[in-house]
Amino acid sequence: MRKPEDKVCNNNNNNKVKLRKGLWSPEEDEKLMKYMLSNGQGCWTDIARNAGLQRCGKSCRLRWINYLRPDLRRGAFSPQEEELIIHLHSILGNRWSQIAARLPGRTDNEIKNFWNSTLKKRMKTTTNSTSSSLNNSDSTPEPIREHVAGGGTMFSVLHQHVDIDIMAATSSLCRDSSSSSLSSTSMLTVNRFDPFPHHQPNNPYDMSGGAQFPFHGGISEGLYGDYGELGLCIEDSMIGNMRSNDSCFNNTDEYQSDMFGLENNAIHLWNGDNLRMGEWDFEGLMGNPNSLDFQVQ
DNA sequence: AACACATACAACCGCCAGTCT
DNA sequence: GAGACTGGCGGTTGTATGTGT
Repeated sequence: MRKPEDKVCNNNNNNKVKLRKGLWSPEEDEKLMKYMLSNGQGCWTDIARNAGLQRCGKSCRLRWINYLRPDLRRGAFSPQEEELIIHLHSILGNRWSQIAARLPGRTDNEIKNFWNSTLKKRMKTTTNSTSSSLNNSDSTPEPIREHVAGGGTMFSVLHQHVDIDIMAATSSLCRDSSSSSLSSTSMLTVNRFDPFPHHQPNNPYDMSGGAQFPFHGGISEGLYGDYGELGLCIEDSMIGNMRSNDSCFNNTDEYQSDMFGLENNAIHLWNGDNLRMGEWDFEGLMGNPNSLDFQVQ
């Protein structure tokens, strides 16, 4: 925090005005709050002047967004929020405003502070404790495989780390979803190599019966819909030559996300629009984890 | 009680992109 | 097209507060 300080600036009428800096007083807060509630948002320079504040517009904007806004949720972050922040940060990096947009009532500044002061240290501690046991310096993790029974057949579900292309895909979707004309119709296509010939009706990961997936909510609203997970599903008997594979799909409500990205080394699908899976070049993926070809239609 | 250190977080700074003149 | 202005963003600073010695 900074001590209040005055700075001489010109206002629009070329009059010298002392602009205050530093901590906001309760009186200043009240002035800004009253003005905003009765007049709404507009040009911040005008707001600062019309509200009778000796502050620059930028300072008023920050104070309103980070502190005075009525829809702000004050107080400590819940464990769910913490989890979501970590998850979103793994996808979006330091794009605090985008992370904040998915946490209703929270500001980018708040999340940034929370990350830098708390989560960063916690993650560091966790990483240190696990890295010693893993002893793995490779930045690209090995695919994680789990076994699932379905339709009387055992399947291996493969989760592969593909963060670079996920980021590209995510940013495409971000751009797309910010465009109101496209947000309701955009589709994600994942290229897939599909030699897996038979449909397994009881396999929760099997998507050969239909690749369409309805989503609820949308990122612009900051709502959290259902959860989709995309991995590779491989029949155990086919693992030997590593050529046979199928894309798999798991739709569960045990986890909530409106994002598309990584969690536990699996690909998570954006919940905002219908999603369609096309083809997935598995060999390419295995050879080069960064080669997944995502495109928004 | 006094001090040192750590933490939380409000606020500023500088940069960038978009818009206006 | 150039420059000024504005809003938005991420990085950083600096102080109030908490905690340990």
